[in-house]
Amino acid sequence: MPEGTETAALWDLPRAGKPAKGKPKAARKGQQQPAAADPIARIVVDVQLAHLDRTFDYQVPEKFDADAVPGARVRVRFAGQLVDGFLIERAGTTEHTGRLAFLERVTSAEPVLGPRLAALARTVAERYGGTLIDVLRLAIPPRHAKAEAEPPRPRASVSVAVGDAGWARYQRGAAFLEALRGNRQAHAVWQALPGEDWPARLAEAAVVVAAGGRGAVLVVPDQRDLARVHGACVALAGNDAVVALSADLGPAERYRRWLAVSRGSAPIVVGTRATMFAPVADPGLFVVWDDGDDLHVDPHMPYPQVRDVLTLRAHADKASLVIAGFARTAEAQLLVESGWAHAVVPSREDLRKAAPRVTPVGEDFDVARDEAARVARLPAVAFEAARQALSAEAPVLVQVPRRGYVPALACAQCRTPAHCRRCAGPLALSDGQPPHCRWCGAPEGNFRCPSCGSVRLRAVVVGSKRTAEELGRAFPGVAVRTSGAQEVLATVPARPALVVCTPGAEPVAEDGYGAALLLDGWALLGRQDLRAAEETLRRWMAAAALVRPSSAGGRIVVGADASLTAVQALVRWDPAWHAERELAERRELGFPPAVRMASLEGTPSAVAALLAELALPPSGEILGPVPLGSVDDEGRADRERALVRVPRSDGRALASALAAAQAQRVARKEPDPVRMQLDPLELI
DNA sequence: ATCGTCATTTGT
DNA sequence: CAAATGACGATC
Repeated sequence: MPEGTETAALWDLPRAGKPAKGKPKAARKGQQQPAAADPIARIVVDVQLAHLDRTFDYQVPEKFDADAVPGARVRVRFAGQLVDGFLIERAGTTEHTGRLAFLERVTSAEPVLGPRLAALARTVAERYGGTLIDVLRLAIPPRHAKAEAEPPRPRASVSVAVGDAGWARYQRGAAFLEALRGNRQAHAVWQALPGEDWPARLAEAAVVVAAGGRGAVLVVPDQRDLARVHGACVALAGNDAVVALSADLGPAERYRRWLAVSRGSAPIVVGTRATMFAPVADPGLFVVWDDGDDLHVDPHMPYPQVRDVLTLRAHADKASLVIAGFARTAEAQLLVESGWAHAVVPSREDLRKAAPRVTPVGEDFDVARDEAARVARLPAVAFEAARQALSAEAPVLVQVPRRGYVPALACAQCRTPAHCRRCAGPLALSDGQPPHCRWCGAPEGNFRCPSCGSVRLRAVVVGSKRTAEELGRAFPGVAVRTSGAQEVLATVPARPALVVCTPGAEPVAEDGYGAALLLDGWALLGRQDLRAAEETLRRWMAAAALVRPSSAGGRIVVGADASLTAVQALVRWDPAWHAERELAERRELGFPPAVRMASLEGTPSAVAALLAELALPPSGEILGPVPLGSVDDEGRADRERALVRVPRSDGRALASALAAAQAQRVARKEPDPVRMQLDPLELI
């Protein structure tokens, strides 16, 4: 027996019952040999602290030399604790002057954080003023050892010919598909025709790109859309070439599929928002369907938005991008107006053929004569449209508002939402005080409506809901189905039925709906939100696109005044026109996407401290802070919110200034966190 | 959490 | 004036 071993064993003996720490560690340390080549590993550590958002150098022990590859998950001792991390790169030298610790272990040699994903995560972190590790938590699913150990899926390729027919109905549609086929970069804002089989069109685009040897990433808002797009892709490309990713798969299956993408087994990836980071090999196409849907914003720090992230990726990877939907967001409009993207839109003639007929019904409608319909306060036109559709053996879609909208102030005469004169934020009423701005807090003593000149304000009362039962009574003997938060239906058969649903939960009807009653206009438009009009039109169009064309009797009855811009856009089916107006208005008022805004939320002292710390570019402007929630006698609240805005050209400067200010606060261990979000969807 | 640094207090 | 204590900040 070698003497050294004997000695060590005796030496360890008295400590056998205790955890192996202290002296034995020192002895082990002496035995650790660094790897011969590139003995340094740069590691991002998984800690929440913003000021530690950089790499730390460690030594790679000889025994981990083979496993310690870039992208591997590791475990390291960091400030006395064992923490997880990712190995970013191996290097020969270090800048660090102190002693370097060794890697504790390599959790997995699977290179889950490849150079492309690492660069993307860094870019996204910088875009939102967040940290790399926060983005990585969203981008890389938790490891599942068993799934990782399974033999990899065979590499699938796609070799199917796809025609241009489906896209030829759109201006620049065929050209767009040809560009994809020729592996040329193309950026499109696609407005789908009502009734369009849009999952099939998106699948065609993906398959064309995959057949050219590059990858495609398609992101949709929810499970139902995912199922449709996945089905369409599988139908064209076959099961092996397509991977569907979503958060509710369960850890093993989720990681298994994500690994299949990461290992390059399948060229086409479809999924919900986390899929925006899917590390598909050599990506040639990124697609987002219905980019205005708020599901496209990840609710975790730093709150990345799918359209924005895919735009960054398309840029970095020289890939094509499709921003698609029935409607158009102001952000998409900005990409069109700046020339970065082409609008791929139907001709007026095709639109006329495909769109249903839209009838607006304002406040002073004729209530249906029918007794039960009168009880439900159903307009006569709506009653008639539904009755006709039902007698044509078709289902009828009824869109009703969701509960819980925030009351807003609007002009008492024309219902235009009331805006602050100083910063154009929404006006609100809290008990006893004169109307004031929810953003900058400025009181509004003598309101005068810019549209009609009225000086009276009224609270828009929202939140009630017509029940399915009430409608059912108006149409005795007709089946009533509901689809909403509780249970979302994917499809309904081509039979007479009333399908009552909340926005976003509309089932697809087999042969299209005969009619749709959009009864939630007052609730949607009355919302105290910058995006109320855009959002309303988006939801209306999503529902109306499921209705048969007017030539087949399709009717829409929308419960809102015909003079409203959103209603006109629906009647004319012109979302581009609406987006143009919307963007122009936001330019005028200084709202995103014309500017870049950040919201800062926290205790009054924390928000004040962060603002004091903030090295804003000279163009920067601070609105507020204003109290959030309930206010005491002296106008103080537990939480406040401030908005910061800069011109778009200073967006990076804003994000980095915010990140720096946050990092300083965290480094000083200031207790109250400030929630920070860039270009938040809700600017209430 | 833990370690090192630096300033301050304490003991001679 | 050295040693002990404690606050603070970086964390490889």
